[in-house]
Amino acid sequence: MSTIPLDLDTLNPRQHEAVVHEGGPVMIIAGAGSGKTRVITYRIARLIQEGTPPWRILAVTFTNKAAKEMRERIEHLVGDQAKDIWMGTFHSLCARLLRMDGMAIGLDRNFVIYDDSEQVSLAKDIIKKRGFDDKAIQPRSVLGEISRAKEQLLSPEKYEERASSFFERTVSGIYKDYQKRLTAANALDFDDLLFKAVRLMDESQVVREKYQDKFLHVLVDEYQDVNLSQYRLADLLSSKHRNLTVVGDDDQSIYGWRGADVSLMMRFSVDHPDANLITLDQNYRSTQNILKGAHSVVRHNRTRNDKKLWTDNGSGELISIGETGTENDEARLVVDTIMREVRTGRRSYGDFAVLYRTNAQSRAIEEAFLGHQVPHILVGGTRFYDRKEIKDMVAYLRVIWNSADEISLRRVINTPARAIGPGAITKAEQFAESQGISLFDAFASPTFEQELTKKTVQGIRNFTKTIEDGIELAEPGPITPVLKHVMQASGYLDELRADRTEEAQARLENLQELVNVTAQYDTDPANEVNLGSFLETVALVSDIDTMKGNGDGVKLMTLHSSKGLEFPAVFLMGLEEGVFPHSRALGSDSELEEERRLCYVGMTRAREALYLTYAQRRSQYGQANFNPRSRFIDDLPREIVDQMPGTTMSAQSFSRPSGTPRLEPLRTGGYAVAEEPREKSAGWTPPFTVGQKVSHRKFGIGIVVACAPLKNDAEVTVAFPGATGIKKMVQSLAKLESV
DNA sequence: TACCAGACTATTTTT
DNA sequence: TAGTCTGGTA
Repeated sequence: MSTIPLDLDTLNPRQHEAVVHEGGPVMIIAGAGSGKTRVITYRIARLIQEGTPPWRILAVTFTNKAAKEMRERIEHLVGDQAKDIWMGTFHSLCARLLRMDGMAIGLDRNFVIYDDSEQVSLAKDIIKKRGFDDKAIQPRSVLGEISRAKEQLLSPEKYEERASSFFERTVSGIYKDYQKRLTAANALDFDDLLFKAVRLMDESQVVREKYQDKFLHVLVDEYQDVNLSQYRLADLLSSKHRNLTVVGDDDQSIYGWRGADVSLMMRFSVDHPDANLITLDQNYRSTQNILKGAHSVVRHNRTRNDKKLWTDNGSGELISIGETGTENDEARLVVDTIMREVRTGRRSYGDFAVLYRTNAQSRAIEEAFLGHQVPHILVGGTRFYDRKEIKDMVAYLRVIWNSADEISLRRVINTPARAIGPGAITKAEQFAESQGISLFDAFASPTFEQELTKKTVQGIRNFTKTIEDGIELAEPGPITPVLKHVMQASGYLDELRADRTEEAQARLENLQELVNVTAQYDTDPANEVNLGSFLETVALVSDIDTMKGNGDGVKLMTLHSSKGLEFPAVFLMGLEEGVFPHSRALGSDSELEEERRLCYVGMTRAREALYLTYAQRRSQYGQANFNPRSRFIDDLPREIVDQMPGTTMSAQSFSRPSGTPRLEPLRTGGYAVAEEPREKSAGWTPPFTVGQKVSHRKFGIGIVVACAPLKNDAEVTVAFPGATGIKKMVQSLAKLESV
């Protein structure tokens, strides 16, 4: 067994302490770039070298990619043993636990995991069946509420007890049906994985003790982003040996919208009064200027433990700021800058990352990259597994694996068209209901066929035969033969081939790519080769997981996806009020604080160079908007910023919320009047400034999110508190008044 | 039943 | 702006 000694001498004293900490609960507050990953890998490697069996160590990471990389690093240190460490995301860990021991709470081990869109179609169906209008009661918001309930470990019954408002009572009913339907389909949604795993530990003493005994050490990374169910699970699993190591940074908590709760970090010390606290505040990644800039943004947060990273690194380059006319100019500025740096040999494409707040922003920048033939890697956007043809094939595989999976069955029963319309499906539903059988069995039943037309019967027979043959083919394990069978026998391939459009061509290529994926999966010794495991892997991949190694291309991704990564040079785009910070956050202090942390995360990704760009004018939802530049830019001390060559910077933005500090002329000055102020070029003056408080006679007091020109008038978007939410209104009619 | 066109509407971040 | 949905028609 190859084991190399750890060079513990190269660690700073705090890191050293964190690595060698013997036992008992520890919380490591690890600032950005403080060598956190190194500490965790060393700690685990050391545990193994000191004799802890790897399979008795559990390490939870935020993404599958992080888990994979960490395992590889540990493998470098301790060799093959690293393969036996339990390592993965909370979700994949829970799937594994439930697959192995879910029977104890009545779970079938063949369960499938429903993703976002499957949840939506299920919720929609329930809302309709309950007689609601799916426009008045929106599936997404209902699902959001159900998700929050599950994160808080509230069962439908418990939720019902607490439900008071009309909305909550409505959700309560839907939540009940939703769970019923999931159970009938032998399916779990993302939140169920956690919810059920906690229930499994709570309810089955045997299982609980099995895992509590097993895990001598439990480590949780990105602890600032755990929700209550994850907190509980980590506690449950570590409660016997009490060797729980949690690592996080409250300044980097950016998943509050997903139920993550930073205050759980505080609770850790309450629940574990004997816990050690180790703070890593030396940054090894960034220049002083970058750290100074990032700190000047995040320090405005009220709910924050004041702390400051320091570094031995030099001050480095100034932070570059670029203002452009439109979002397309902004994209071109980014591309030009990158090309210049590459041409002069200072950097290669792979050194750059371009980060933005929302995926929608990626379009302009991607077009610019394509236009200039700059190699780039887009992370996220429409995921491979979200493409229609891929989802269709995966749905076929799911039905083969688990014929109770009704949502997948509905998806493919008539794809490609085989004369099984809504009429036939309703009949099958009724038949299934009356016979107490599953929808698939209803279709497969000869009795049922009598009521249908010849054509439909033929279609159903073809379909059920395809599935049944698939079940047989799936028996030995490998996925590829099953997939190929389905593509062929379903008529899916034939249909696409007959279609000579470019789109069909692209779909065919994607399907070929899927075959490549399964072929690779089948031959990878790390995998358990059966349909169930494959489907689970597919359900739990994230955008960042699919990012190809360190290929030489500019990485394009959202700020959220960039968490945990670092790059020599980073661009943050769209630094405009309403874009970043996002308009949805403008009305809420806590959400604004999260935006600040997000900015902090983005800025601290950069090692050497940081560029912040914004556009004076941006089309959003097909309309030109004039957003003032982001308050985050104005937070930066002026001695650490510089203006990008070839850009102008208005001395003050188009409209600043009153009282907000302004960026003053830089260095030699002279740029302030270099270009016509944009209100002139637009020929229009907005009635309000973004961020200003206004009152409406019906909705009360709100905050202006955006102003857009309308002939002789203005369209004002205002965020009102509570259920009213965001409203767009015409000024002459709404008669908003500033307050 | 299938397809098309036009209307409509909703715009964050993701395991 | 673009994606989704609905309703009408072939």
